[in-house]
Amino acid sequence: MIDSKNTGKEASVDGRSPCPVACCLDLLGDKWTLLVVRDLLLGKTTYSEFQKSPEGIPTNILAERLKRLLAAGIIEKSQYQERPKRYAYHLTAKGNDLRQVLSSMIDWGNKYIPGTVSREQIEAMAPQLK
Amino acid sequence: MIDSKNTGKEASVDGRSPCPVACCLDLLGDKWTLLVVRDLLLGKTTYSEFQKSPEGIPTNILAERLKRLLAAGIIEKSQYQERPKRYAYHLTAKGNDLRQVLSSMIDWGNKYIPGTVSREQIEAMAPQLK
DNA sequence: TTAAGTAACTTGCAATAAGCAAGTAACTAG
DNA sequence: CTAGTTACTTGCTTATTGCAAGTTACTTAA
Repeated sequence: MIDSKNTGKEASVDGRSPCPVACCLDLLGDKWTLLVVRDLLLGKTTYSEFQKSPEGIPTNILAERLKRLLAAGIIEKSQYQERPKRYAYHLTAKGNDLRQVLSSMIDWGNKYIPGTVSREQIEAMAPQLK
Repeated sequence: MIDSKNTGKEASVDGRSPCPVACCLDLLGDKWTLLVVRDLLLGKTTYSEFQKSPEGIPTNILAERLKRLLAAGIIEKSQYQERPKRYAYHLTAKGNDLRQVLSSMIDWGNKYIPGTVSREQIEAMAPQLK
């Protein structure tokens, strides 16, 4: 594992308030971060795979979000190949537990936004989600 | 009910992709929107109550978010008093169903961000959350 | 051996959004 | 008639996004 910058300092309330929702949003409250987590849950692991997602995340935003997720201990980065150097990102246990947040968003989206891809279709494509 | 601007047009996929998560984030993916939903779930109903929350939402942002939530059919606005005119905001069924999203954020926050106020404490303050 | 291609980024800059302070309208209470 | 409250709006500065282009380090095909 590289780039982990583990200083021994745990994440804790340092944001706007001690509310767990506010703290979540300080970390994840934007249009892109949870889409990267979604891609990781779907089994994607590399920078270029994240870039290929249909939403089209800008490359500088992707790089910055990966750094933030790394710093927050939600993902880890590993080199899986020397010459040429290639990197894989994976969710930590902390990141994996965001599954429930994403899951409830899928249910809400399916229920209230017509035309969204259904949980069943998603799970058919990515059985590891279940 | 006022200000509903119900044009008969339903919310549907019009954003970045047909992914329910991406659609959720198009609507709710920022640092403030879900905090307003949280306050509504906690029983707050007026503009000034939202403003008094510890995170300190800027007044122009609050006004804009309320308009967005209204337009999305997540909340509704009603006048509960004539002279002086006073308004109350409430969650619709669509808004109420965001409860599960918030709930999973509470659990994740409690588990991974030390110092956040616990679900038990929150439920003790606001029993209607359960 | 060289030109084109891929992966994983970084840099520069214009456009959009956030954050802050102040102002406004319509009242009420003293 | 002065101060206070509620529910906002307006103006302006600063921060964040989004887009395009550039970079480094390699590989593969001609």
